[in-house]
Amino acid sequence: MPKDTFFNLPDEKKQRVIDAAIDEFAERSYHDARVTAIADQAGIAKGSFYQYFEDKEDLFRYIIDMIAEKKLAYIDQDLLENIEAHTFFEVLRELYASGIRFAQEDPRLMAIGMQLASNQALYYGISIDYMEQSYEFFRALLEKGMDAGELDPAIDINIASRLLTMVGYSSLELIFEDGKLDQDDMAIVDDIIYIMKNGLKSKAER
Amino acid sequence: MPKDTFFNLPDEKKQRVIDAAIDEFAERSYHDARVTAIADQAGIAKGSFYQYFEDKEDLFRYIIDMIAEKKLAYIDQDLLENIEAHTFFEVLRELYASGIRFAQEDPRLMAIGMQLASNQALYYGISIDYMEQSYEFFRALLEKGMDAGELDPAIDINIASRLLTMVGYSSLELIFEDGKLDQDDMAIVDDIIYIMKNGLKSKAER
Amino acid sequence: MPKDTFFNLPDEKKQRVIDAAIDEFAERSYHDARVTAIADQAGIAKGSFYQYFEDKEDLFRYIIDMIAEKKLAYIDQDLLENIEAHTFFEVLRELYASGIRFAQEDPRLMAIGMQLASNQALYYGISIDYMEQSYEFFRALLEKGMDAGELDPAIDINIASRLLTMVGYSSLELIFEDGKLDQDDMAIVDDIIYIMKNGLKSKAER
Amino acid sequence: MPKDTFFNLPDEKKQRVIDAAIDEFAERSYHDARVTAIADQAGIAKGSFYQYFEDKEDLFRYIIDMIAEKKLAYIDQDLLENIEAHTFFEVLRELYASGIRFAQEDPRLMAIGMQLASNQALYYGISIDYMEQSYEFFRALLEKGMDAGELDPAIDINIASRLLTMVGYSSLELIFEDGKLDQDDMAIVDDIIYIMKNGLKSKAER
DNA sequence: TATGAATGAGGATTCATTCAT
DNA sequence: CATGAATGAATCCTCATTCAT
Repeated sequence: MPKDTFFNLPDEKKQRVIDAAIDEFAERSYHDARVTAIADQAGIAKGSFYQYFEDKEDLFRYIIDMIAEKKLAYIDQDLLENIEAHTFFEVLRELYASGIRFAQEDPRLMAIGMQLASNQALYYGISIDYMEQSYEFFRALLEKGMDAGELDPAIDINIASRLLTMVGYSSLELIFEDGKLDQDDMAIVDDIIYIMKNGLKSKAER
Repeated sequence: MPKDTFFNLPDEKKQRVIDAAIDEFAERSYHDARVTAIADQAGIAKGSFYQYFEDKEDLFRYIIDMIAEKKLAYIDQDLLENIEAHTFFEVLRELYASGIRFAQEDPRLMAIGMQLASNQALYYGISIDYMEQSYEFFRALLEKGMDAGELDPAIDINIASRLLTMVGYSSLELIFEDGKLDQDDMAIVDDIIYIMKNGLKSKAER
Repeated sequence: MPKDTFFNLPDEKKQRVIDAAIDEFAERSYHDARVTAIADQAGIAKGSFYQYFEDKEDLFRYIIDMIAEKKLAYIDQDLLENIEAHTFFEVLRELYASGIRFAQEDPRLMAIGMQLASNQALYYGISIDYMEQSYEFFRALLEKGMDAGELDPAIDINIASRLLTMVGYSSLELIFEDGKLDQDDMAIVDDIIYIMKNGLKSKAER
Repeated sequence: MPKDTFFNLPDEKKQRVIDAAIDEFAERSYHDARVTAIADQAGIAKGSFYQYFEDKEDLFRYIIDMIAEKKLAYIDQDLLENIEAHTFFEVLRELYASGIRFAQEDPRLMAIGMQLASNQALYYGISIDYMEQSYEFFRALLEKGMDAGELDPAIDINIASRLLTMVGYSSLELIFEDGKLDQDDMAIVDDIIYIMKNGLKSKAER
């Protein structure tokens, strides 16, 4: 947790520090990121850094938290609040879509998230928490969908919740990889949703 | 490419170096991995390391190549050779299953592979190649499945090939995360395959 | 260019660093000189070195510049300012003499300069600049001497300017070689000047 | 002194080693030159190197000796043998000219010689010897010239002999610096001789 | 005699963190 | 609180030389 000194900072300065940190962590892995570079870019003294944060990890966790929070905010809040008014697949589409909007708005944040998502070994405990949250969310969603008769009851909800989490991340990677195309991104989501929805099997075989 | 001196080493010693490298790279990120630790654990002089490898990256690439090769070897070769004799989903199941067998055999290798899978920024060019190979493989498989009438022609093959690659990785992560359970791993794969196969939609809605 | 941290250092400490560097560079070639030895002798931490200088080369260039500047300072400034009031040979004598005074004052500086003078291959760009400056100076001096009718018009000024530069260096080497004799040094200069004088002066004046 | 094993080598192999050494020493300073590079380029095993030479310095001294010998050979032998049949300045011109022919034939050798000439500090003892030889030669020449009445008796022979040595080197540097022009090189020598001639010759002859 | 693997001392550089002002 | 100099552990890599085969 950042120290009070950090939270007492004028907003503008606080923002400078956050921005610098995001830039650095987006470009280099956690271990490779340099406190010096962050302090420099933020225009603060290296010593001040340690007046604001316990150490590098402290800042890193804070940034991760921020990202998680920001990502949540990208989800259509109306839909979230009236979640029962929507079908499972409507919600799923919005979740994936929000991920994409988020990534497009600030690709740096996604780059950091991506790093986390994979380097579990490295960030044990940090990333796990967020994953877990996502699982929970999907689990609840799946249960609701199942209760509503929208989903195949034979599906293992534990597995499916994890799969949906991963597929969500994968969509982001797909879009990121395709360069920075913004035009067809939602089309990609829809293609993925289509597959997840209808399965791969040909209609004839169903 | 490791130097000839490395390949000329007695197998036992060569193996010690490889093992030490795998241990180190599995535990720490590429940047964080220490040549010294590898040399020490392998029981060779630091100087010898550089007689065997150009530099740290040289060794890393070699290990990555080794992993890729080893992973391929885990796929049922009979099935690969008589690929036309099997349905799309049979092949898909074997592919995912082989990934799991591989990961179970030596989780360290998977940890390294995982690292690669995500740190695209860092390993541009290394990881991309392997991804691309996987895409190509799945693309061909999907085309064949489509021609055979097994798959929904409405599916976008480009997207699906990437999705299947990602889902394959995800399965591994799922299993890895669940600890080292070996008992139910194939059950997880089957659950995933089931979802991918039939989709999430309830039969009633089809 | 050394960093500000260096220039902000207390004079005493700054001097310790400079002295240590001069000692090391005078004793060993640039490549052979050790940052560690310099830091140790200066009584600073190895890390501090890099807070003061970009790298070893940065310090080296700084020292070279310092030497060049110091060498200039040894030339009689009155003479330089009223250069027209003196004959070509008076100026030449002062130039050579100043070189000698400089070398006597701190033979380490000369040793470093010498190194530069020859290892053109290594220090391309560093040394060339200083040579060029010297050429220019002598060229101007020769032109003035020629206009004044002091010099033989048959002399090739380009060649002569270079020759005088080299002979200047040679004088230094002569003196250096003779051990550290200070008594007869000016006599040596005069002997050399005597030879160069007859060689350069106009027939009319012979 | 190289070991007998070296001298017993087939000429072709011996030559390969010498060539490789010359290449390396011409390109890098003594300390920076790498035994490995020499062995590699010569196509011999690194271990063999130490079967031929005591150590790096042993080879270096040998190469230096070779260069000195070769340089001597470039001087017109007829002229050397009938030295009394020529004037001082004829001999001087030939000496400088031979230096240039030598440098043009194999600039690598000159590069190495140059290195020696200046880094006296570094190569104390090695270079001094050769210098001394040159002084002796010039001293004898000057004495003869003086006896013959060709030279100004007021000249200090010690100084002049050193000056002539240095000027000889300087000529080479001048030519080397001017790029690799071969056309006008002798013109440069003549320009220099012209200056030195007037400087040295007896008043009677002016 | 030839070989080339093995060695390890040594060197430059980076960076998180501390601390005195 | 802010500052930024000081520190030193840690890391990669080079290379002359030795030595067993």
